[in-house]
Formats: sequence, structure tokens, C-alpha cells
Amino acid sequence: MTETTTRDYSETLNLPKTEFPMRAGLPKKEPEILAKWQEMDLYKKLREQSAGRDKFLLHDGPPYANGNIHIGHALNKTLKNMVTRSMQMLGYDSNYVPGWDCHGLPIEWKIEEQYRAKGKNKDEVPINEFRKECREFAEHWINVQREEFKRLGIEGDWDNPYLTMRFESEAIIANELMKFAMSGQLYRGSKPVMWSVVEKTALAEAEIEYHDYQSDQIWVKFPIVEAGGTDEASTEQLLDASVVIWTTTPWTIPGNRAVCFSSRINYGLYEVTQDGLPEDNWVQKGDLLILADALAADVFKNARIEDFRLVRAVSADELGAATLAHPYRELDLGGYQFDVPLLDGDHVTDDAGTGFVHTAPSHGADDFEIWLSSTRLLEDRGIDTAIPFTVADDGFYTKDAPGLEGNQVITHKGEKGKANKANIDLLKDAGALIGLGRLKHQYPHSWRSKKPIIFRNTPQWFVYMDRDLAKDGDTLRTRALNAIDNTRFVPAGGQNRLRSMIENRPDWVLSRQRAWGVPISVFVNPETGEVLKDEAVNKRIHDAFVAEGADAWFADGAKERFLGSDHDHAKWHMVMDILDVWFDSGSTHAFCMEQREDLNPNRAGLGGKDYVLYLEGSDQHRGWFHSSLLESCGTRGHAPYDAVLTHGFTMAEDGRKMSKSLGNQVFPQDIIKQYGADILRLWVASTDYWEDQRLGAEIIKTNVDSYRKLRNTLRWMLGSLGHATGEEVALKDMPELEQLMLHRLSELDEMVRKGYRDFDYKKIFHQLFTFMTVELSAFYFDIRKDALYCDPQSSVRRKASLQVIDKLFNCLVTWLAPMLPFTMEESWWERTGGEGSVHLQQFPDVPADWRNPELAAKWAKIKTVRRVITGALEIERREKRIGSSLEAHPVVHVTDAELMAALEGKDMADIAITSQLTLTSEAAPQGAFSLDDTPGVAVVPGLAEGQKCARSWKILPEVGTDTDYPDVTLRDADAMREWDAAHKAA
RNA sequence: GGGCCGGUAGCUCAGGUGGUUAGAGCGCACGCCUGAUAAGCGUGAGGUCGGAGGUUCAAGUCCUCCUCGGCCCA
Repeated sequence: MTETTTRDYSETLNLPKTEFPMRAGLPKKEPEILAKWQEMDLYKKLREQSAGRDKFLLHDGPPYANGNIHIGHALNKTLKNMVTRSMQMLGYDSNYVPGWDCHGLPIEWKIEEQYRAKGKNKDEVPINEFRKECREFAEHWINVQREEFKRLGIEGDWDNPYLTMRFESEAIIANELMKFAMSGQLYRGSKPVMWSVVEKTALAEAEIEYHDYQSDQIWVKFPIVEAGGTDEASTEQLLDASVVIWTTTPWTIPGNRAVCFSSRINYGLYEVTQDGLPEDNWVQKGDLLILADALAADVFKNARIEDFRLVRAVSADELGAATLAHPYRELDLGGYQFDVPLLDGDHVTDDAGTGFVHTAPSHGADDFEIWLSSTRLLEDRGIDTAIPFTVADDGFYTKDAPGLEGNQVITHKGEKGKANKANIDLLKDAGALIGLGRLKHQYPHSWRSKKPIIFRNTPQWFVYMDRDLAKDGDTLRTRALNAIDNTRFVPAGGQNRLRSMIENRPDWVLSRQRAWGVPISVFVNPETGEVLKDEAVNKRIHDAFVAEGADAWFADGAKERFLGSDHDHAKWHMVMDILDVWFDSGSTHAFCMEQREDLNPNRAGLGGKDYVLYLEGSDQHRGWFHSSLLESCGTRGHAPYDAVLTHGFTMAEDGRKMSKSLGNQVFPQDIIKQYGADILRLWVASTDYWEDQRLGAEIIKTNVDSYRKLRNTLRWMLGSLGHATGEEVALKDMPELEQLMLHRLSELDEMVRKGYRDFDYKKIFHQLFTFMTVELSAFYFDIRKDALYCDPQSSVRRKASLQVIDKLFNCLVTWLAPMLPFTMEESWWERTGGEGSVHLQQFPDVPADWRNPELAAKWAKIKTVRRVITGALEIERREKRIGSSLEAHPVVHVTDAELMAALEGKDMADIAITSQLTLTSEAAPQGAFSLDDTPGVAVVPGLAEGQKCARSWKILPEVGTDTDYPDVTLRDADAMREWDAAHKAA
């Protein structure tokens, strides 16, 4: 035996050659890429590149500037970024200007909190000093969030974002408000708000804490004064009866205007049958009371009655038709002569009380709501719908509570005043009280003073929903509903959701009794509620705000300055309320989009070609989508957007809400630090964001795995392309396998473009990912490795493959760039030697002649045959007869003529990655391998004959027949001749 | 309590107008390769389609109820 020293052929192979690392190291790499983008001023290049194109404007909904970003922000901004990047690459000018919401309560709280820590009181600080601190606080968080957003790979005009607190913004917001005033849409009304007597201030829901509190509870009769029974007798019977209510706030009785019942509850007329009651008992034998059946026994117990009987049921119709008298009507106090209607209300239950709810629209949200929504019904019945101001800001009754003036509900120290006792006494005098007690329960308290709060009616500023504007029937509501019809909603369900809100919403309340915001910069006649309409005054206000910000409204001498000399200063009062922040953000289209040259759209819906999209969480149907719609419809007559896209919320891995207490929160900062922003973005791209999504450790891990697979596939392409020369092979000269890949690219191109237009990122991602793993990595690349590594440099097959891989790479990297901007840029730079940016590319034009469905159909057949071959080889492998598939020589029996036709001219050994393969149409012998779902194909496995090629590892009889290279195949011998010639020359 | 939305393998997703044994990728298990190597290839096991009724010759797909979860209201 002679020992042949075999040459090391590996250096003669075109093995993958790339610097692109297998492990990404994204947490370190991404900041470097960001720095490079900054250095090349990518944002500016994008703008220059797309100047003059049709605009696709994603108008940013402003996050609130008061803390680090959370996963919801990350999702939101990432989606927005996928929109802008993809639209830019689809050929639009897709600019993105981020914004921030800066005014409002939460920031005020933080500043107040800081005051408290220093023992300072907000009221002792001049308002503009306080506002300055709020401004600085917002500024700080804007800067923090800006960096966090940039780190996510969000491209936009970060150097010039819009801010609701910028002077120009405040000026335009005030201007928008004054438009509502000038057009008569703004009016002064009233509404009950949560009020702290101690602090003499209105409180928001979030400023309330619930503590135990001992309330006085009373059961009160409201006599029926008008009734409509089924017949005369039943009517008479009702007129002798009373409806009973229960309340824990006796002081609200003067404000009573209605009693609510529910048509879903069963009510009965009950008669007291008890003998021997003391003479001074509040309830006497023969009294007729109407109560919910479920609660009657309980009520009688509290009225100290043991014997009673149900006379008959009382229907909802009877109740709805009846009218009650206020219990104070007969007391001669004046002011309680009005009728008290019975209103059917969903909020009424029969699990506590009497089944009837005392309704004082001045003192409760439910009460106010039902009173307001019953306006028409009440007016038809001749009932005055005015809501009384029964309690002043100091807790004392006003003249609207006749007979009770001088009594206080809550004292300035937060203790119970005499109001409850005074009312209880009056009720006793009137014979209306039937039960009395105390109740310890949870009651709202001010988070600041820890003292109980009350609901009290206060003047507020509203915008009419149903007042005619330009013409009959042209109301803010009808305008908004029309605008909704003309807007595209994705997903479509959002349209109904917004519509039903607009259909049902009450008038728009704009005022807040606050300090940090844009003022309701109007003057009002305090007697009549008339609003001053003077363009000259408005202009002075606007100009001052532009120069000094809205602080100008609160500065000394503001009234004189703005009113000037044309108006009686005694007659007009400055409104010191501020605007609800929803009005601020509802005006972003006015002070950002319309004001910026590079945005101001010529909208498709309005005759132009630009397109405006709003994209936020689905909660914004009630929020930004809503307020922007009303603001724009009120001032411009149409919606500020062409389309509304919504996303769901991010849940923990178990599908429940993330919460601090459950410890199931996921922070974007943590993911970025540990894995990188592209991992987070991969999650966004892979999930169904239209619904709620889940996120947790396992899901992140899945995405990390996907990322690795995707990255390695790219890496291999880059490695192969490391040998590309750019030589072109004509489509018709390419092997079918290459043509097949181009066909697939043409199909994917269509899918990707449609997917981006539909904002359907998960579809794009899943399809591209599956394509890369199944069709590229496991099929095309696996097959072509032999040709790419071993073929001679001159091989057309190899050149065609490199050309196709180049196309594949180009398409994939650009298609994925909106989703994975960092990794695709890294790949792009690796391929181009650091030139330009993938983000400056358009999605590649895919030639029409790549599409070849006939070829695809043929190759589908080839693949079914391949499956049978690999199945057969698997058995051999399991039986340890082979290891590598190159050790095999299967005999493939194809008796199906169609399948056989598809295989015509194909090198099936290549396709099945075997060294040899025999194809025959003869019937297969007994025991040949086949698959149930692939009739007509059977495989008899066998071993490849011949020697193993030292270069390509194929086993062929020809190995040894080349005299120059006796240890390789003839193909490899040719390759070696070329290689040696080239290297000798060099 | 009301309005709207959702619940398909461990994970992420497909499953036009109801129609053969419900699919894919990832993960997992096992095997192969060792020239994509903290990689690549293959095979396999995983689902009473949230639950219960109903319509139908036939339902993951239609209807009703229940349940769990979400957003917005109250």
C-alpha cells in the first residue's frame, strides 16, 4: 500500500468569507450604528432624497413628558417607525416629527410633591413661578425620552420636535380655542366636580384616595303627586303611596331633582300592617311604600317595622309615568315646589338601598349624566333642567338651598359641618324620614389633606355638540360623524368604536381648575355668561403668547393689556380656568402639521395627494383621535387625518396586564441592554399588534432564537457574496433552480408591498422568515453549497447562483430594514464596504419576467420527489448504513408520468444532495421506500460507488481518472486547473 | 354593570363565502454532518381549535349562553 499525502484543498474552495459576526453583540453595536447615522446625518439625507414626492405623514401622537418610557411607548414608537421607514422605501416622502404633551395634572402633582417635601405650599407660590417649574420638569423628561426613543432606532426630526408648551404652540392652541369662542360654539355651563373644601380646589380622579368614613344614612319618602295606573283605582292607590330612597349624604337632599329606578328591577307596593306602633314612630300602620322587592324587608327593618305586606307589583311603566314631590315641598321654605321625575337608569341596582336612587345632579357623576341625558324628556314634562349651585366653594349652602343657608357640609378643617343634621331635622318636620343610622364605608378623600371631599356643581366651559353652525343640521356632532365615514380605520372595528362614542357623547368640557396649561383665554360677562368676541383682543392675546408664552395671561396687568380701551373692564372678567390637555393635543394638527413647511399636507381627501395617518393605542378612540377630530371639525369642518391605525396593549406572558405588584413587568430598557433594540423590534414585527400582545421571558427568548437564525442566514449570504464578481448571467441562461428563486422573489415582492401598505408587519415578517429558513437555508443554499464552494470560477451555474444570492440579499435586506433597521444596516454596510445606508434605498424593482408560475408548479413536483428521497435516506442514516447523504446512491422509481416529466433534464443527485442517483420509470421492487401522500414515487437506497473526492467529498467512480488530480472528481479537477493557473500567474 | 375586542400546539402566527386525518416557523426530543461550526441538515413528538348547547349531511369557521382576558365607559 502506498501512502498518498493528500493535498489540503480547502484553501481552493470558495468558502463563505465575511467579517459579519455570527454573534451580533447588538447592545454594543447598535449605539455605534446610531452614531454613524448621526454623523452622516441620515435624517437630512432622507428628507433631501424624498423632497417633492407625495407625502405619507405619520403624525405623532404626543406622549406625556413625565417619566421613563415603558413597553407601551416602545411598541407605539416602533410601529410608527415601521410605518415611516416602509412608506419612505415605497416611494413617499415620509417625514416623522415627534412631539410631546407637556401640560397637565401629573406634572403639577410632581412639582407640588417637591413643594411638600420642602414644606412649601403651592398657593403661596406665584402662579408663573409654579408654571416655570412645571415647564422645566417637562423639559427634563423630554430629553430623557428623546434619548430612549432614539435608542430604539426611531428615525425622525429629533432636533426639532413639537411641544405643546412651546410658546408658538401655546399661542396657536389659545387661538384655536378662541375660534370656538368666535363661532359661538363655546359656552359657560356647569358640572359637578370632586371638590376639597379644605383646599378649596377641584380634584381629579387620580388625586382621590378612599378611606373609611362614618356617614349618616337616611331613608326618605318622596310622595307621589301624579300617577298613571292601569285604572282609576290603581292610580288612586299610587297617589297615596311614597317612593323611598336611601342615601349616605343627607346634605345633598336640597339638590335633589329626580329619583332613579331601573326597569330591570322588580318593585312592589307595600303596606305597613303592624299594630301597636308608638305614636311618634316615623312610619305608621297603613303607610304605603314602593320598594324594590329584593330590598323591602331590609328597608322595613331599618324603619323598625316588622309587619308589612306586598299589596301588588308596580311596573316600570307606572314608575316612569309618576311624578314625585320634593320632601321639602310642604315646608314653606320656598324653592322646592318643582316636580321630581322618576327616571329609568342603568346604574340603579337592587343590592343595597331601596331600589330607588336619590338623584342630585349637582352632587354626583351618575346623577349629572342621567339628568343631562334626560334633558329632552324633562323639558317635555315642563321641568326646569337647570342644575342648582347648592354648595359654595367654602362648603356653605348657597341661596339655591333655601332654608339651609348658614349650614356647612364640610368645615375648612375637613370635619363634618351641620348640614346633615339640619337636613335630617327638616325631613323629620316634613314627615319624610322613615329611617336613620350611621354607616362606616369607603369614602373619597383628598390625597393631599386626607380630608373627605364632596361633589359640587361648578361653572365649566363647554363646546356644543348639537348647535347648528354654518347651516341647519351642520353641528359639531354631524361634522364629526361625517368625518369618521370618510376615514380609513385599521383595524376596521375602530370606526364603529369612535362613531358610537361621538354619537353618544355629551357636550365637550374644556375647562380645568388648574395652573399648568393653556388658559381659556376669553373674557366673560359674569352675569350673563356672554363671551367677548373681538378679533383685536384675540390678536393681542395671540401675539403676547407667541412672545411670552401663555404665562402672559397670568401676568400682572393682563386684563388691561388684552382688553385695551375698547371695553368696559368692570363688565368683563378674565376666565382663569385652563384648557383640558386633550384640547392641547387635539390641536397638534394646527400648531405642528399645518405650521411646518415640511409637513403641511395637501391631503388626498381634500383634493391633494398627501396622506395623513394617526397611529396610537386603541384607548385613544376616547382620547387623541377623539379630541383631534372634534377640534378639527369645529374649526375646519373635517378630520385632521385620512386614516387611523390602532394597536392593542402589551400584556405579561400570561395574558394579564403588567403591574408593579405582580412583578411581571417587562422594561424596554432591560431588553435593549441585554439583547438590543432589534430584538424588541423583532417582537413588534412578529406579533399581532392589532390585538393585545404578550411579552415575557419566554417570548423574548423565542425572538432571540429567530434573530439568530435570521442573522446566520444573512451571514452565509454575505459570506458567499464575498466571492461575487458582479458577472451577469442572462435569466434564460440560468439553471431552473436560480429562476425559481427569482420567481419567489417576485411573489414575495408583491406580498411585501401589500403588507406594508396594509401595515401588516407580522405577515411580512413571518413569510420572509419562513422563506429564509425553509426555502433558502434548508433548500436552495443547502443544494447550492456544492456548486458555490467547489465549481470552477468559470462555472455559469456558480455565477448565476451568486447573482441570485445578490438579488436575494438585496431584496431581503431592504424588505426587512423597516423592521430591523440596525441589523439590516450592518448587513448593508458589510456588503457595500460601509457605503451609504440601506435606509436610503427604495424597495427594489423586481422585473416582471422573474415571475414564472409554471416553473414553480414544476418545482413543487420536484420537491415532492425530493421528500421521498430524503425520507429514504433518513432510514439508511438511522440504520447506520450512511451518515452524510453524499454516501448514498438512491434508485428513484417514478411511475407517475407527470412527476417524471417534471424531473426531465434535472440533476436529481444535486437536488437531493447525493453523490449519485438513478432515475427510472420502472415499477419499484417490493420493500422500496415510499410516502403515503406521494404515490408513484418509491426509492431503493444504496451506497454510492467509487472513491470519495478529497475536495468536494462526493463519491464517484470517476475519482482517480484525472491524471493531474487523481484524488478528485472531474469537475473538481477542472476547478483545480483553473485555480492553479490563476495562482501561478499571480 | 354597559359598549367594543379577543382566547387555534410550550412560543409566535396561518387557517376567503362552513366540507377530506387543523397547518407553518421557532422551541423541544432524537439522529446526521463537522468546509455557515456557540453554525448547518433531517426525522419525530406536541392541539377535545377557552367551555357548553344549538343550526347543518358537515363547524376552528354560523347562532346562543357561560368563562377567562383586554380597552373604554359607568
